[in-house]
Amino acid sequence: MTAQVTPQQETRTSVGARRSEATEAAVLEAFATLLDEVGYAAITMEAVAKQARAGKATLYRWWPTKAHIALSLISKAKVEIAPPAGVSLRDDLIDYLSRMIGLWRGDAGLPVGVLVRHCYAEAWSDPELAEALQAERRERWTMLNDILQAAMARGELPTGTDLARAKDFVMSWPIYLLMTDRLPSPEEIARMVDDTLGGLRSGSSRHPSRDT
Amino acid sequence: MTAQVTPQQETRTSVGARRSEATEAAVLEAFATLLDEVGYAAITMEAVAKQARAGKATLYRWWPTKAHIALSLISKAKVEIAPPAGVSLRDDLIDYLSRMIGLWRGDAGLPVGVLVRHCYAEAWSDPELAEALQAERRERWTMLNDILQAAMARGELPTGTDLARAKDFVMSWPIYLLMTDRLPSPEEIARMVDDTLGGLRSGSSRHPSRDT
Amino acid sequence: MTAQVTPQQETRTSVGARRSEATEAAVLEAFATLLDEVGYAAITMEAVAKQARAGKATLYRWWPTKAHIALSLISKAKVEIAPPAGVSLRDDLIDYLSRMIGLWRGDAGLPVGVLVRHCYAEAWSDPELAEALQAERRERWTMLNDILQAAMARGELPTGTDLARAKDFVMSWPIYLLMTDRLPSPEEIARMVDDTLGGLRSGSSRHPSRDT
Amino acid sequence: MTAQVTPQQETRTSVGARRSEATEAAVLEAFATLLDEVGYAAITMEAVAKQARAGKATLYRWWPTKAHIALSLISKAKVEIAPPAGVSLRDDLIDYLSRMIGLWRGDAGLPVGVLVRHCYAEAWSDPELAEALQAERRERWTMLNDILQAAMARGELPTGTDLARAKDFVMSWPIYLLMTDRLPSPEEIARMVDDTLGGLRSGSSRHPSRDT
DNA sequence: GGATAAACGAGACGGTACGTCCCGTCTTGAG
DNA sequence: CTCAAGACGGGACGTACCGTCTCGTTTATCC
Repeated sequence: MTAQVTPQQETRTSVGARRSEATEAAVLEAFATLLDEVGYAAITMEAVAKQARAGKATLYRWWPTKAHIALSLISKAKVEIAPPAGVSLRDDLIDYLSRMIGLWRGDAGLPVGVLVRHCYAEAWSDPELAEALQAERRERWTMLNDILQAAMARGELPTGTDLARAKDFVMSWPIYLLMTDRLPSPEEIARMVDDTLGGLRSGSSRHPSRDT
Repeated sequence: MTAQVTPQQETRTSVGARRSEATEAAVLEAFATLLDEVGYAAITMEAVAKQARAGKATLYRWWPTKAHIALSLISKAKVEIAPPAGVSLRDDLIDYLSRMIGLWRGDAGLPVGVLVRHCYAEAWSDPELAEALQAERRERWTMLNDILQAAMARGELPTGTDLARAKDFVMSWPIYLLMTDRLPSPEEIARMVDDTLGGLRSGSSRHPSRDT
Repeated sequence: MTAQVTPQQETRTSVGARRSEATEAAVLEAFATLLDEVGYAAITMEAVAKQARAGKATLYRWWPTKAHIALSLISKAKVEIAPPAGVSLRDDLIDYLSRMIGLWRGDAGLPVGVLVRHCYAEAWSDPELAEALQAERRERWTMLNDILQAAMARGELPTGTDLARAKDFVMSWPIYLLMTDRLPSPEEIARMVDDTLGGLRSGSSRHPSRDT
Repeated sequence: MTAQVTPQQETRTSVGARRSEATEAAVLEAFATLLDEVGYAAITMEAVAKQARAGKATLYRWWPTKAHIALSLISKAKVEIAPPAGVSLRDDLIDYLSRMIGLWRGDAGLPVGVLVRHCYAEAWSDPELAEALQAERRERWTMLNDILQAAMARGELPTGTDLARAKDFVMSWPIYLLMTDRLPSPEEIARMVDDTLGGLRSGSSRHPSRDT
């Protein structure tokens, strides 16, 4: 394949017995393009194949459903989150959640939150996907674990705090908002963290909020 | 409406130019049957029509998508939740959430939680459904509003607490658990309420929990 | 792809699967079976697909309407007509029309006449079918052209006779009878040819006939 | 509705409302309108009812299929044909066929030929319609019978000519042209009559004609 | 004048078939 | 051996009409 001018899409050729990385990249890019153009629900394997100039059989060989393609995109995107400063629990959580919610919102160019929630939904009827999703989640939340452990070491949290349970508690509100399509603004994130740290009785819930 | 009880397979006759309540009931029952037999994802409008002995056009006349049928079932099921005792905020919340989570789990015969989470998911790409779902949610959470308001009156919550925000905070963990397919047991509900009331720093997160 | 100077623009490096002849045969056979079992009007594309164990999309890929399937069957059936003897015009016409009417009646196992008349009817509102039907008719009547030309050469017809018009004249009575569901017996065919050759004033119309 | 033997209630003679002539007229007019707007094939009972502002049940009460409505329209239209002059067979036939073909073409405002040929087609699978159509045809061709009989009386046709057969012969070419959507112009009608009277060997087929 | 009953408009009903779309698999020929 | 292309059997989609029915109203006779 020499230089010829293919203005839109460069034709990829088969290389024989090896998996084509170019094809994988083309598929992920095609998925992202379609996500932007028609929305997750309207994406079909057929359209992804056509957009990526890939054969349908090739798609199915590497990804059993479109949710798995979405998960591949999520896995690629998660590296964008930077490590925390480690000063105070409140600051660390605000920083961590701000980055994650920014990623969800699409600050990195891809609305990862949309992919995440659809993966959750499809996992309800696909145990294999549920397992893959859990693995992804466990890996992604390693940093949250570090944050909480550091806070416990600094005495900001009682020793013996159940970290797994605390992680759930911290993530439950953001994920709830993701699921109800109301991702919070930066100020709302701060208040959310205050509520999480102090609980209902602390009084931080007195700020006005949008109605549900 | 006199006595006669023909409980099964009553032949519905064509009713003419007004909406047939018998058909509506047959459709909802058929949906519930199929939900039990094949699961939400595998339900098709075609199968619902067949199971209900109804025409597809009749289905589409009253429910634009299967999620709307699910929402009808949810609305019918919500009356099962009884009013709270009004003694203490903690008890009221535990009671309220226990009832709601029991309803979700299927204690009333129908796994309402499955319907709810799929409605959330389909609302992501269906604004009309999103609105209907929000109306349903607002109505269902009236009682939660009453609980919080009573607690505020009793002095258990700071005066001026943003109730809409507080409702979100209370519901976020249960809904997060619904979305991740891990509905809590009664004891877990109590601890969940303690965390919600006290926040992370209160120390109630020290109990062990399942890993995510 | 090395040689870039391909004058005929042969950039197709992948061709895809080819049309299945087995499926085409199965569809035509299914159509014939249903024609026999339920009649033309009651045939549906759905039933043809099911009978042929083919997908509906496959049917629509190759035949836009059921009339096109009928036309395919007609085209396959027409090869049954043998060439004429070439002795006298009257004998040739009787032979030709007898064969054609026999084909129409179903002597070859398939009631081609039923297919033909329905194709005519559907061509009234389908220009594309009308064109295909005309092409078929032109090809089928080649032999009639030969018969008339031979008769002209033998002096049985005036030189300069408009053959296209003569063909119409010869075929008009048989087709009229086909359209009114009264295909003639062999004896009636002979008298029909006599009328056609001699016209009303020749007196051959004096034989009794069925009422219309 | 006269006295029938009903043992219980002898004289219950309330007759209720009568058939509405306004409705019948509205239906026929609606059918003609739709014929002009969308063509015969696309006309549905539903659309006729709506266009006529009539209930579907009313339509079905008086006309079992749309072909029967078409037949009603044909019957109303046929009165337009005037009686023949009775001078010569050729002139009478030309006059008669010209009027009929003009009616078919739509000179009276309604393309009767379109209705006629669709009635023929639907009669292939509707014996009741076939019978009604034959009655209509018999009545309409009374005048053709008169023409032939007068010609026989004048000696233009051999005595003993089978009139029913002769009618078929005369009508076969016009109807064939109607069925192939090629209604003839006035000049073509004259040549058609000449062919019919003289037959193929008379030589009148030497004029050029459109190809089939 | 009141009762009665047929016919009416409107349109919901249980159905069937439509033609389209996509699924996941299989076939073909190129590289 | 893998690839792009795309035909295949299958099945659900949402729509359009079918012919039947019920609803409540409007006639038109008859008592």
